[in-house]
Amino acid sequence: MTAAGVRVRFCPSPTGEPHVGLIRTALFNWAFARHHGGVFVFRIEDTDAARDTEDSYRQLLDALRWLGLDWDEGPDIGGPVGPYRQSERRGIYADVVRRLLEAGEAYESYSSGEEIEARHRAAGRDLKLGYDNADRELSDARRAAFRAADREPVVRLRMPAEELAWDDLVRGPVSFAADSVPDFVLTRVNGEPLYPLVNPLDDALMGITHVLRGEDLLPSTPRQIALYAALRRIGVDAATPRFGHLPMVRGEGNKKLSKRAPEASLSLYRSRGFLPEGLLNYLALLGWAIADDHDVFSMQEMVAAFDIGRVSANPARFDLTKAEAINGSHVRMLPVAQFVARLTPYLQDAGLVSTPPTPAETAVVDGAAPLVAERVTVLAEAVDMLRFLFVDDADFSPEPGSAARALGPDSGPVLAAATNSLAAVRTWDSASIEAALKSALVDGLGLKPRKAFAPVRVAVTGRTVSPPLYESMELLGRERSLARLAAATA
RNA sequence: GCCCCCAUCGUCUAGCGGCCCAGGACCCCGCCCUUUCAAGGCGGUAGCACGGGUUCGAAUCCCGUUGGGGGCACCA
Repeated sequence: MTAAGVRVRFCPSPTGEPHVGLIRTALFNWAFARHHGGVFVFRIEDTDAARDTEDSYRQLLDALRWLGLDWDEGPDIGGPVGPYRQSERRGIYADVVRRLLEAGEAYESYSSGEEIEARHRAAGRDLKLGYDNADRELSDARRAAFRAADREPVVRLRMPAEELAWDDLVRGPVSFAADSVPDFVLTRVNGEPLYPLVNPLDDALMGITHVLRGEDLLPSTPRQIALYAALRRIGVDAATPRFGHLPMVRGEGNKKLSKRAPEASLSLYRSRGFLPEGLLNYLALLGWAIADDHDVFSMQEMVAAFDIGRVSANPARFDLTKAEAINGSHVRMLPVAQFVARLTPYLQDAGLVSTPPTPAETAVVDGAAPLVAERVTVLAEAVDMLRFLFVDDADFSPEPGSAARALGPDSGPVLAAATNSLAAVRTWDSASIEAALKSALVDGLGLKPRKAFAPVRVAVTGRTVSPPLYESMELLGRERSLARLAAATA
């Protein structure tokens, strides 16, 4: 394929929340464009006024910006072949439909769904067969009769009686037998254009060279190929793009990850504190591998290596655990200052840190950040881990689960001994705290370290997994550490 | 029902005829490091759906079976 002149697009409809399947598609298109030095077009397919919302549109822009998937032409920045919202392109569609009709490539169809079904029933055919092309050769008289009876037609494309085939970028040769696809609807009775018309038409008008989309759209490809041919015949410059159908992203139970599934929602991952590069890295793994010996990489590396021909054709199951593991690797690759910058908004959302942070808060965050960065997979986890440093002692209480495990009856003597030794510490720093605790608990009580430190950890930090204990207590301060030990002993 | 797609460890994948009695990652299990939880390091368990071909040779090519998935709207 030619490196120059690559134009791909991401064209969601603004309905509902952005979901991970959609993002995976955006990512592959973006990576393909960037790899080839091509153009990434962002188009909004808002032809269904009943379902499209402005809110969803904003979320789409916001999602792509957050992820860093930048586009070269789009609804907000314009471009040479705009507008980029289909709701603003009505005139273009009307004109093309008129020409298709005049050329006989498309025709008016008056059959209602009930009538089509009735014909199938009468002929003993399967009811799910779809449209039977019955209105293809309506006489002028019949048409006039329908008009007279106040019937309005939809417009259908006349499908060619030939096999429709293409060489799929990810699947190789794919073909649909002649006559296996019925004439399909281009515009509604009220004249509104439909997806089967506007999606390929805009791809043609916008000079799209490669269409990378989900496998669920594979059955609509023969219709689009037929439409391209018809467009060319009526004089529209419509080079058929190459198609590549990306494997489905499945959810639990192997079904297509639907927009409605909660685990599909992008906002879920964002609020859990996934890093954009971590989420994107994981999503890239759903159908693509950068190498045979590692799978953590940056977007720069992905762009350099991406090859659509090496995308797998099998459906992939979204695995949250692995997504988190990959994200954790990216968290650990972050310089501390970056980690603090990414984490701070989450601490603010949780109400733990002011906006902007006070000097005291900044000091605590800076001190604690390197400690938690190496033990979390998502930022929300870091927030939970750091919470004990910011909540008032009066509002503090250990997590129930952790308390049950570590603050049982036999923890009393341990906490008491810890309290006594700590009270005597001269300078409150981690080294002194460590020395005091070890001498009191390990040497004094003869406890195994894991036994000895668990109750103290939970009493002070509220959790069994926390930043390193001594440093945590240093950050917390003597008074507050002691207060929590006392509260846990009582 | 019809059309189409897919088929390597539990999951995501590498493999595009000999380098593979199949490599990596997640998960799980050990060990090491740490007189703390994690993280990290090292090691381990686990897979080519089945049946026919083609070939000197098949995870890799072909056919079939089985299984899974997607689509069949005046949604996109």
